[in-house]
Amino acid sequence: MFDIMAVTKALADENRVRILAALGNGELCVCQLIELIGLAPSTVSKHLSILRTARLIQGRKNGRWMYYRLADGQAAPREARTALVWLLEAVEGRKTILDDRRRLAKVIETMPAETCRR
Amino acid sequence: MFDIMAVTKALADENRVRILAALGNGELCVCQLIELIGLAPSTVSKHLSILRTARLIQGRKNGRWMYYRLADGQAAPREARTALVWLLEAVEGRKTILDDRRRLAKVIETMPAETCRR
DNA sequence: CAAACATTTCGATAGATGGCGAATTGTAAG
DNA sequence: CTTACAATTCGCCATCTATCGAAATGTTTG
Repeated sequence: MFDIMAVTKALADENRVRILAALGNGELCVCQLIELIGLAPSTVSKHLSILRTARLIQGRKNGRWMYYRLADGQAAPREARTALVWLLEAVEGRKTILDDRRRLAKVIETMPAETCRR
Repeated sequence: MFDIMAVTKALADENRVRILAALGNGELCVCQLIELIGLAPSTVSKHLSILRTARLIQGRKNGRWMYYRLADGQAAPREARTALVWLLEAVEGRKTILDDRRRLAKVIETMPAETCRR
């Protein structure tokens, strides 16, 4: 029971949903997510920690940068993966998500993964 | 966006998940849910109100009794119905839910819908 | 119409949660 | 090895939420 409540609680915050939707377009660096979401780094980090505990995302460290993506088959239990499928379909086309997608394109443009790496 | 967050927030409480799982077995009277969940009537009523606002359940009044069931095709938006499908599959087999199912059988036995109606 | 009863609404309260800034950690570059 | 910097952890505060009991609502029955 506990694991499923971790998933539902993780989905119960709009900023976390925005993060998941953004990661639906591919892996992102924490600094890019901070820029996109517009909250303090510590807050975004906390959200990522909650999403990771729920096994909805997974992280990969490269130097001093941390990259997150949606948890794939290996890393996520079935319920987490199906929850992601549901969520991404449910939010598709919503204003907030469309706005984020547009803004994310700009963010990636001004601070691409290569910038982080340099 | 708002409607989807109403759904995810509604699912982010264990007692509401228990209620939904119980309703997965069919329509129930509020008094039966109160007995099953073991919280104060006012609290259960509040939970039901939240679930209804999220369009996950629908109610039907009969005399002074109120019967709730999972929202069907007409009453629920697509995202709510798919969320229910996800949830019911995800919680299937969990200890809390199995315990509830067993206890629900007893509750229905001692206070069947007919008792309410009499 | 009065009493009984199922349910909901209201008001209060304790605990959970989201947010921030400061301090910490770990890595890369000077 | 010291500085710079990305990210996380920590401590604090404001707000939200789950819960209860009391009061209100609506319906049935005497």
